[in-house]
Amino acid sequence: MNKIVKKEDIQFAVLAVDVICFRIIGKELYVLLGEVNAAPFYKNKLGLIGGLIAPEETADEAVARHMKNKVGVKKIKDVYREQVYTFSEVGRDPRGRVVSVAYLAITNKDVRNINKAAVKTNWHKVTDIPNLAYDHNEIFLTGLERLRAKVEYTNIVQYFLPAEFTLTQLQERYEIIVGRKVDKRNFRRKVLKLKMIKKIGKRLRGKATRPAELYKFVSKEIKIYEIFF
Amino acid sequence: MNKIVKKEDIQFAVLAVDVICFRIIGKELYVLLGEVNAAPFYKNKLGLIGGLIAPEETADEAVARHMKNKVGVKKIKDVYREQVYTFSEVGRDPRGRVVSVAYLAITNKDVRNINKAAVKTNWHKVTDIPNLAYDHNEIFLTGLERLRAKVEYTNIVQYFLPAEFTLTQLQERYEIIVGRKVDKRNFRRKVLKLKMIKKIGKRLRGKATRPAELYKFVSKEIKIYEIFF
DNA sequence: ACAAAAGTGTTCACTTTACACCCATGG
DNA sequence: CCATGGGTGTAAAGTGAACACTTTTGT
Repeated sequence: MNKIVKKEDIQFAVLAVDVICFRIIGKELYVLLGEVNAAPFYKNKLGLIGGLIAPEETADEAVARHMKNKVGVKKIKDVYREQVYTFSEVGRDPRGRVVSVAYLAITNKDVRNINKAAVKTNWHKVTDIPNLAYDHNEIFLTGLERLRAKVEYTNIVQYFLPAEFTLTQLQERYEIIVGRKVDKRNFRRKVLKLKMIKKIGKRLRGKATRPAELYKFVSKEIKIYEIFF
Repeated sequence: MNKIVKKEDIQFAVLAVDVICFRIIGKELYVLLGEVNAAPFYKNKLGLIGGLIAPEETADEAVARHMKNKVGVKKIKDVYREQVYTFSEVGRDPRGRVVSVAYLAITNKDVRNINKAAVKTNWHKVTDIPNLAYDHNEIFLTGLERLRAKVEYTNIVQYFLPAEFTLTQLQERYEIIVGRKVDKRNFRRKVLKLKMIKKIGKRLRGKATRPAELYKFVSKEIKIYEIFF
């Protein structure tokens, strides 16, 4: 009844992670892309940051490792990471069976290419993404969708901001991500009533304008808040 | 610079799927569990339904195949399925590295053990789950959490119901899943105003009571609805 | 006629939305 | 003193929550 199972019959796939890493620069949302070198299949193509999972690490650990090695992230704790979806289409990598666990990542630092990063990476506006290698356009969209959804009902937007920020900065980030303007007074009233953030009692001086109150997030953990608008 | 990479160095893991399959029987939510035979590690243990992913199939296809073969599901379209999370802890399976893609599934049929199913499976109340094999308690909880969340903001509850149902049946299912009673008038007003369901013009007769109007869901697709209560 | 479940409206409190002006500072 | 962005309140509409009685049927 039992067939003899050979190792190579069941260990046929390579495991990888792909990271959809977002950041806001100025007034726009950017995603981190890198050069893909997979000749002869992909030449001069861009793709998400990613890499293999090693035999003795979890997918989460693989994400942290590749963000350090390939992108040059120094403190991985500065980068928010969450698993999004696992892509297992048989032909998604032309070189062989690769199953990829996609992660959403967020940073407010320029993590590109510092610390002799091993791969050329750059920030690209999410409104202007070229054809990417593999199924990375699909993975990117899955990540963007998750980001937009979670900004509306959690405090995840905090990872786009420094620890201390003004209400205007917070609102700007929110608007950039969801892609729509909201009323200043209503926005402020809501985030304060939800106790998502609180005043720290310092103000941001230096501009030729009234100094803005600085705030911080009440919880560093991702929590449900029902922000909407 | 390039190390020689051997196949077995990167194809070290076995890929599997595990299915958290829910069903409502009477007034309670049940999950489908099966006997786990992985001596000497697990004996007389229960675990989620699952199995390996094959070299030429996606994770979704593996779920469909195992639900057919192991559980005896005839029409896989009757079973709602959605990917939940990928578990990649290094030691989660004592027999070796197994990475498992977990799926939430829902049915309103008794899919247990029909059609000479290959594995002994049974429905267990979610309030009374024993210690399961592997990390299946954690996977189960992840699935339950996803189910409860989605019942509150989508029309996913329809997969617990036949195509035609009464408002009382719908409300009962909703209450069982979220674990709390809601007001009958408010519930009815809301699902109707949301245009989630519509009257089909038939009534359910046969009981010594006023016959109930029958309804159907407007969309078979999972859609966002913001039900809450 | 009775038991059992179906069906139906209103009120009150709160939340959401829309909207415009004064304030504090640096140069 | 002026240009710039920061900060604030109110009214009207809509939504959420609480609550009890009448209707229709089968036996």
